[in-house]
Amino acid sequence: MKNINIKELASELNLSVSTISKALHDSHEISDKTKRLVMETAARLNYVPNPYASSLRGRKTKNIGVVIPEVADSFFSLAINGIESVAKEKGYHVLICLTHESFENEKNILKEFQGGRVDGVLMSVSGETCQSDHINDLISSGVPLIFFDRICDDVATAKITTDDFESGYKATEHLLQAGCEKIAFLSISNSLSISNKRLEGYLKAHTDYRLNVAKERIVLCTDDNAKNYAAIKALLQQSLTADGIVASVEKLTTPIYKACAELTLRIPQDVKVVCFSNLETASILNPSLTTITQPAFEMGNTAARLLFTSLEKANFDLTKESTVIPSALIIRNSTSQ
Amino acid sequence: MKNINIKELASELNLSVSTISKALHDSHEISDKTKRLVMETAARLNYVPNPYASSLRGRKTKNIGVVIPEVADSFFSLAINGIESVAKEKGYHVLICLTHESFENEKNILKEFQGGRVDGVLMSVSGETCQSDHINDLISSGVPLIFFDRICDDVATAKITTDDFESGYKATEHLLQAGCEKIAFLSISNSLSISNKRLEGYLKAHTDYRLNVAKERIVLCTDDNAKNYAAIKALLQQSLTADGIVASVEKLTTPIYKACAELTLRIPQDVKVVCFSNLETASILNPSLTTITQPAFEMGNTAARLLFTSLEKANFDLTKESTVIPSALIIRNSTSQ
DNA sequence: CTGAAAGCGCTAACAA
DNA sequence: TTGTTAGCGCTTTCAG
Repeated sequence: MKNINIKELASELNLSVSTISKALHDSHEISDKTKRLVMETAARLNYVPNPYASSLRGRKTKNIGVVIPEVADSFFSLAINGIESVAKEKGYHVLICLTHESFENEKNILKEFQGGRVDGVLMSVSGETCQSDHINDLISSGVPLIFFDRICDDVATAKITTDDFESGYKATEHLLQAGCEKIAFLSISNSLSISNKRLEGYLKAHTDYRLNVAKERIVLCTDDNAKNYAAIKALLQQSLTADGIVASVEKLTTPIYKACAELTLRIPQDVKVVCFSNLETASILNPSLTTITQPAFEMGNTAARLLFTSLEKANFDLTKESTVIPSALIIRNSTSQ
Repeated sequence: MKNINIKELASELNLSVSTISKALHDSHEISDKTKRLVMETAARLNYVPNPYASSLRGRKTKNIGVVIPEVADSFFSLAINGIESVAKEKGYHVLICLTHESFENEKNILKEFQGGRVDGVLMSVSGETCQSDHINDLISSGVPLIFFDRICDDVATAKITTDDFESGYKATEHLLQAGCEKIAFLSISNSLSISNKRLEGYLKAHTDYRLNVAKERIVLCTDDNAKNYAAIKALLQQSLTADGIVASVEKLTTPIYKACAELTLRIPQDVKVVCFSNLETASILNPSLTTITQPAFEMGNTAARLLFTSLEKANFDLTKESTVIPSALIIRNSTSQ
């Protein structure tokens, strides 16, 4: 059952190609009878139009690009669900591109997109990204791009974020109120908006509670989990130690728990832990984990919705459409009792 | 910085379009000098070819489709990593399509692919799929398709699986040896190959250990986590109860742990649990979870590699290329001590 | 070594 | 209401 094209369909029906095309698009200039005939025959012969042939004629590829650092992360996989749900509704497909936190990869991906592989892009920048020419280039080449979660401040487009500063503040305040005095902050990037804002919230909470922050307790983690594990162990062993940890990213959960087990530190008695995390298993960890849970699905969904309205309405101004959706602090046993 | 096309690039250099095209493809019939000139100008003017225009001329879209039930699952997100790593190496892009365990969705996606949106497909069938015409149609329309993990037996193509029967056997045997006598099996589909083979392993272990299986302890779970939770609770409460659980799919972990907590059943003293799971957090759960861990990355990677060789070599016979990669039983505290 | 021209599958202006 | 034709951006014969 070879796939048939519009020409073969036309000759099958002794109609012209353009009549077929119009009929398939339910054009008003085709009689109902012909439409029905065309539709039926198309179905019978299993005709499926080539989307890229139509895309050439100025129409759309019906593909959107999603550029993210990784998939094996609850936040991103839930965000993808949010994106996919609206893409499907709009008859679009989702091209997932992974940067693996590399700026180089990110640049290459966006460059490629300039050639017209996708109609629009949703993106969370890599941990290395601190420059935005590649993004501005893509946008000015006519491909709309919207950020979600991890943004670039100096790109003029819509940004769907969560309240990172407030969340960093809330997490830290929660630990302070639970009696911690030596709270560490685990960051994953010096350039990343989310990391910095969460850190600012952490710092502000300390200021408000008239507590000093020791620089040694602000630890930059990497993409390498073994190194992160070592860094966390070092943090918990060094002379200053720490009696509380705010981890700004989900994947640090396992190294933290393992480091504590290894050092026979009890959570929460010796160290209290709160993680930015969307892990479903947070509630069944040992002990259950206090989290800042981001509205991952909703963020992806909102970003995608916005992208489609900008694709549908010409001259829609994305600049004015940024949204902040709040995260929730969910208190569990890693910080209390 | 509007994106430039090959025509504009040609007129910029006072060369013909075909010369440009050949130069860009490093054709031997173009002088080195011209090639260099073209390359440089292309880079300077930020020329990026339109992949779909080339695809029209018989070449490839450089997109592959990945059809899976969901992304928010460690197995699938790790498998995507395995697929993406080879796609990237080959200059390909990955279109992720989610069936959400719906046969209807799956059919629509494959139908759409027949139009030429992708050059090849990697797929794990939905839990509802028990019929394979839609798959055979796609393949016979000329789009190669390879299964990974969840296969359809009656489709003649390569299948990258893990040793589901043996794993089901090993998991059950492990519980039997730990002293369980009333082991429940949580399935997710009656039609799914993996579910059935794991179940067969479970049954065979019982036969070999001369134990009867109570039908009530084989529970069909669904896509609905709330219902699963209720079903598991019912299972643990009913007169026959269960002193061991083999869960054939990762997402049942949380409902199992919660149901036990709710019923104040202790794991592993009252109920021992083993899950098919790639959760990174398995080791830090309360208690840590014994798992059958699948070679997710490797399965995706192998499937993708195979797809590309079939894309590269004409008449490559996928039928002869099925591979079974073994899973590992990782014993932790949910079944011992 | 370079260029002209046809055509991939489709859409859309323009004719009929 | 239907058909003819040009052309989207590119590759690829075939001529020069």
